[in-house]
Amino acid sequence: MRKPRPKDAPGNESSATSTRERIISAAIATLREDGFAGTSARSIARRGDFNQALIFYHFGTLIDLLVVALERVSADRLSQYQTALAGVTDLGSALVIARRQYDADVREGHITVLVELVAGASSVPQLAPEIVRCLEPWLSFTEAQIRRFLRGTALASLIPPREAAQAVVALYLGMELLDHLDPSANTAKPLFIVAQRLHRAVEPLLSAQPRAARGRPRRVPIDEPRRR
Amino acid sequence: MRKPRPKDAPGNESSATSTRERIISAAIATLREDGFAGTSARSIARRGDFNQALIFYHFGTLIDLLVVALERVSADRLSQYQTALAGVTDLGSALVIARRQYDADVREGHITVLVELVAGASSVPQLAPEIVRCLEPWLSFTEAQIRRFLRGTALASLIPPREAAQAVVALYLGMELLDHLDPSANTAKPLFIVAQRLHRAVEPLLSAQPRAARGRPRRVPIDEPRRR
DNA sequence: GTCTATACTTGGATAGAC
DNA sequence: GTCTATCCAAGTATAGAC
Repeated sequence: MRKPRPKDAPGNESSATSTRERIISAAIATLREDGFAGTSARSIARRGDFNQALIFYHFGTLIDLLVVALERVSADRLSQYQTALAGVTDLGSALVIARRQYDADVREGHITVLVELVAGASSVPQLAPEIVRCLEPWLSFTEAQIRRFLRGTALASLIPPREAAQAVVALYLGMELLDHLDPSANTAKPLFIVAQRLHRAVEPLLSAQPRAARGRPRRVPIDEPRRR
Repeated sequence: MRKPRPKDAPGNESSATSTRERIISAAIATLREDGFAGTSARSIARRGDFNQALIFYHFGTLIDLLVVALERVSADRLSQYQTALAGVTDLGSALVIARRQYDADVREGHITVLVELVAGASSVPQLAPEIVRCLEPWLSFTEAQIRRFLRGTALASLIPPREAAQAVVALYLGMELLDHLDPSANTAKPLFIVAQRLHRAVEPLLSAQPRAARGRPRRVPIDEPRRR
C-alpha cells in the first residue's frame, strides 16, 4: 500500500536528523503563519530555506510531514496542560490556570496549528484518522480532570465524565474555529470569565457538601445505559 | 476587482433559472456525499449531469456557487428551527424539539454540508467572511432563545446571552466536526440526553421562582464590562 | 543527503462553435 | 444557454547529477 519510502528516520550522520527537525519546524511555522491553505511543500521549503525535494526524501509525502507536525504540537501542548494542572486540587484555581495556559496558546499560535489541521482534514481526508488518534489523549486527560473535580459534588451523579470531556473538547475546537473565521469575534475569552463567575456562584452549593450531603439531591433516573 | 461575470441571474427565458437550481442542488449534494475534498467543478457537474462550463457561466466562480449553496442551506435550516421552536414556552419541551430537529438534520445530512464548508474555509480563505455572515442569524436566534428561557430565572444574572449563544454555536459546530472526523465518536447524541437530565434536576431550583425570589442569589460582581 | 530539472496530475477557467 | 476543446497554474512527486 504505502509507497516505498527511503526511511522514516535517516541515519545518525552529521546534520541528518537536524534537517528533519528544520523541516518539521518550518511546517509548523507555515501552518501557523499561512494557514492550511497556504501550506504546500513549496511554501514550507521556502520558509525553512531548504530544497523542496528534501521533504519527500525525509518524509515520503507532504501529508506524512503534516502528521508528524500534528503529533509534535499536540503532544507538546498536552504535556504543558498536564504539568500546569498537576498539583491543583480545587476547581477555582484550575480555571485560573487553564485560562492562563489558553491565553499563552493563543498568543503563541499553538492552537492555530491544531485547528488548521483539524479543519484541513475536510480537504485532505487522510488526515482525519491521525487527528482522531492525537485527540484521544486530550479526551482522556479532560475526562480525568472532570472526574477529579466532580468527585464528591452533587453534579457527579448528573454528568457522565466521558461525554462531558467530549463536549469540552468540542467546545474548545468550535470556539477556536469561530475565532479563526472571524478574529474579531472573541468567542473564547469571555467564556472563561463567565465560567469563573458561574463557578463562584455555584461553588457553595456543591463543594460545601464534602461527604454526607445535607438534603442531597435525588438521583434522577437515567434513560440510557452508562457508556464506557 | 471582480471578473466581468456575465450576470448573476440570467434572463427569465425557458429553463434558464431551472438550470441554476439544478446546479445549486448538485453542489449541495456533492458537498454532502463527497465532502469538501471531493467537491470540484467537475465532480459537481458529473453528479448533476450537466456541463462543467455551465457553473462558470451561471456563477462566475466555483467559490461563488459554494457561497450560494451555503446561504441556501443555512437559511433553510434556520427557518426550520425557528418555526419548530416558535410556540414553545418551556425549556423542557424546547430541548425535546431541538433534539428531534437535530436528529433529522443529521439523518438528512444538512449539517454535513455546513460543517464541510466551515472546515473548508481553511483551504479556501475566501469562504470565511461569507460563513461568518451566514452564521450571524444563527447567533442572534440562539441568543434570543437563551434570553427567553433565562428570563426570570436565577441564572439570568449569571449568564450573558450573547456569549452563551456563541458558546452554543461553537459547541454545536465542534461536535459536528468531531463526529465528522470520527463517525463512531457520537459526541452529539448523548449530550442532548445529559442536557435534559440536567435540566430536569436543576429546573425546580430555577423556574420555581417566577418573580420575587425567595432567598435570591447574590449578584456576583463582574470583572469586565458587559459587552453589546 | 542535497540539489536541479522535470514529469505528471488535477482542477479552475475561457474561447468559440453551435 | 449550452457544448467541445483547450489553456494555464499550482502543486506533488521523482530522476538523476553532485
